[in-house]
Amino acid sequence: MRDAKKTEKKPKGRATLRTIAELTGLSLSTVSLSLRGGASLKEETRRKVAEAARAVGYVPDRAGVRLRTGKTNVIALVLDGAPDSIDFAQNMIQGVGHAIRGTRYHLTVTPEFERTASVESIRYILDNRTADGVIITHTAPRDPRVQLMMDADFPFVCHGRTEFFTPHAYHDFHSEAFARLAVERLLSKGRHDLLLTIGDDSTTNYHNIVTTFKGEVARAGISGTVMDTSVARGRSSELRKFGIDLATAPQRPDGIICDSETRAIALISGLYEGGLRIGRELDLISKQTTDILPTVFPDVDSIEEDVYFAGKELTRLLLRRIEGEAPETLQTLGEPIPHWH
Amino acid sequence: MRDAKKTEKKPKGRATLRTIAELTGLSLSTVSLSLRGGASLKEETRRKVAEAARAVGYVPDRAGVRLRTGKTNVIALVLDGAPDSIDFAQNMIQGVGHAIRGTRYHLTVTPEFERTASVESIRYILDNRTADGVIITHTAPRDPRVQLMMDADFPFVCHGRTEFFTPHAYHDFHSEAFARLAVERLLSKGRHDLLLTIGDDSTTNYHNIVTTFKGEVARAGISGTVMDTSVARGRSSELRKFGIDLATAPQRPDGIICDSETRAIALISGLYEGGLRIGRELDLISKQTTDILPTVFPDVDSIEEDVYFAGKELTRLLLRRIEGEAPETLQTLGEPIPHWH
DNA sequence: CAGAATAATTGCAACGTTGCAATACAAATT
DNA sequence: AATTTGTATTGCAACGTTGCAATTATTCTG
Repeated sequence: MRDAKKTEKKPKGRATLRTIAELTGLSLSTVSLSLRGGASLKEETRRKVAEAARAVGYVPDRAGVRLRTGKTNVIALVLDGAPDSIDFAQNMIQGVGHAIRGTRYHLTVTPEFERTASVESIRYILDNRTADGVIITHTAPRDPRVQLMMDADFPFVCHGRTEFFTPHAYHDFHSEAFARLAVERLLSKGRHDLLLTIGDDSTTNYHNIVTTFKGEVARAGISGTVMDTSVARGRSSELRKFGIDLATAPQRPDGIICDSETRAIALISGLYEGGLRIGRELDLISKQTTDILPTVFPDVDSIEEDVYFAGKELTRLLLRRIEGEAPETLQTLGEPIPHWH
Repeated sequence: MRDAKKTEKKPKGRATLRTIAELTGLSLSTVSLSLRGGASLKEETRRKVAEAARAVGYVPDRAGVRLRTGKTNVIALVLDGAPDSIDFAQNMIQGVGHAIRGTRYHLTVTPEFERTASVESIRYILDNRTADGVIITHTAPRDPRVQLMMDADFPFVCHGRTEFFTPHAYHDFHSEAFARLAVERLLSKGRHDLLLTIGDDSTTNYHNIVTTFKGEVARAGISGTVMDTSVARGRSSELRKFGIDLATAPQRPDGIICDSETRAIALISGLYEGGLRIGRELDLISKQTTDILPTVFPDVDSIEEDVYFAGKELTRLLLRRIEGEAPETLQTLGEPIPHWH
C-alpha cells in the first residue's frame, strides 16, 4: 500500500515536474534545473529528464512560472479604437501571431474604445504586471503612454515614432519616403497643384508626412495644400461629398495624396460621381494596406504599407527588448511599396 | 527592531492579501474570505477589509488565483486566417472588449494561419487550460473543433451553427433571413434570373444561405443559380475579371446576391468596368460589415451584419456558459439589417 | 586511504491565493 | 463556574515553479 502510493501517484491529470521526478527517480529541483538546461547536470541525467518530459508531454504550467518568476509570457497589443487602415487589426495580429509562433508567448489584445488612445490601458498593464511587453500603435509625438512606460522601465515597442529624447524601440512606416515618392510620382505626371488629405493630426506620422510634403513641394516650386483634418477625419459620406464638390469646383488641385485607404475610397467615389476621372483631370495616390483600392479603382496609384510585416517586426523587436537589448538598437522603418498601375 | 519588522514589512511592491492582513490586523484567510464576501464574517470586519483593500488599491494576483483555483480569467478568441468581412477582427475584438469591460477577464487572440481553421489551436488551449472559454468563428457543419470541446466539456461559443445533435452555445448571423430578404428585394424590383455568389463552402452559413436561396427562388418560380465557389473564393482580381466578362456576356442574370463585401466590391467594379450599371441592367445586393460598399457604390442595396454586436453577444453567452448555464439556453441569432438605398 | 577539491544532486522556502478543519471568542444555558 | 451553543476567525496545506544554500557522490591529491 505504501509502495503503491509511492511509485504510482496520480495517473490522471496534467504532467508536472513532479510527474517527471517520479518517473525518473530524480528530485523536483533536478528536473526543473535540467529542463532549463542546467549546465552542472550529468549528460545522462539531462537525457533521461528530456526523454521523460517528452514522453508525458510536459509543458510548464504558466501560473506556476508566473507566480514564481513574475514572467507572464504574454505580450499585449493595445489596439486603437478607430484605425484608418482596412483590416489593420487582422493583419497586425497575424503578424504578431506569426512572430510568436513556437515561443511560449501568448498574445492578449486590449481594445481601446476612445478615438485617441488613453493612458488607462497602459497603466493597468503596468500596475498589474499583466504582460512582459506591450505593443502600441498610432504613436503621438509626446505620447503619454510612451512616457509612462519609459518611466516604469517597462519593455514596449511603438508602431510609430515620438519626439522624446530618450530612445525607445519602434518600428514605423517610413512616412517621409511615402510622401516623397508620392510627390515625385505626381510631378512626373506633370501635376503641379497638390492637395494632401490626411486625417489624424495627433500622430507623429501626420507630422512626418506633412513636413515632408511641404518640403518636397517647396523644393519643386509647385503649389501644395494640406487639407483641413476635420473634413478628412469625418464620416466617409462627408468626404465623398467633398469629392463631389471638388469635381465641380472652378479651380481644383490636379494631384491628390491620400494617407488612408478608406478616405481615398470615399474621396475618389465622390470625384467619380462628380464626373472626374483619375488619370485625366487629376491624379491620385493613396496609401493602401489591402488590395481593395486597386481593385475598385485601377487607375489610382497606390503605395503599400505592409501591416502584416509591421506586426512581425514589432514583435521581433519587442521580444529582443524583453531580453534586455538596448532600445536604440531596436528601431526600424518599413519601406513603402509603390504600386504604379 | 523586531517590532519594526513586524508592524511595517515591505513598504514597496504590489499590495497583496498580506498587505491588507497586516494593515487590519486580521489573518490572511479572513481577508481572503472577506474579499469574496464571506457571509460568516462580522459586518465591521468586512467593512475594515474592504476599506483597507480600497486604500492600498488591492487587485488579486492573477497567477496566484490561477494556480490555486485553475481559473485563468481569460477568454480566447480563435481568429480565422482569411476572413471575408472587412475589418472583421477589429469589430469582433471591439465587441468582445466591450463585453468584458469591468470584469476580470482578459482577451487572448490566437490567429489561425491556414485558410481553414485547424484543430491545433483548440487542442492546445484544452491541453494547457490556457483559457476559461473559447470563441470560434466560421463554424462548419461538423466542425471538429466543436466536437473536441464538447467531448472535453469545455465552455465555448461559436459564431455560427453546426449540425451536431448535442446543443452548444452559439450566436450566428441569421443567414436564412438574409437570403430571404435579398431574394424578396430583387423580386420586388422585377428581377427573375438570380445569381448567388458565395465563397466559403465549408461553413454552415454557406449551406444555410444556399438552401434558403434555392427554396425562395423555387417558391417564386424564378431562375436561380449558385456560382461556382472556386471563382468566388479566388483573388479579387479574378472576380473582377468575372464581372467584366459577365457584363459583356450574351445572357446574364438580372439580379445578384453576394455574401461578402470584399467579393461584392471586386465583382461590381468589374461590372462597371464592363459598362453595366447597377439599378439599370441588373440589381445587386450584398452583405456588408462596414460602410465602404455603400460609399463606393451608392446604387447597391446591402444588408448589414453587425460584427461588433456579434462580438458582444458571443462574449455575453460565453461568460454565462462559463458560469455553468446550459448550452441550449445560449443560442441567439443576429438579425440582418437592410440598407435599401 | 584520509582529506581536499570538484561535480552532481537535493531540500527548503517562497511567490499569492483559497478551502477546509480547527480553534478562539462571545453569549446563552445549566 | 462549567458547559453548551453558535458565531467569528485562523492555521495549515496545497496549486507548480524556481533560486539558493546545503548536502551527497565522485574524483583527485599527496
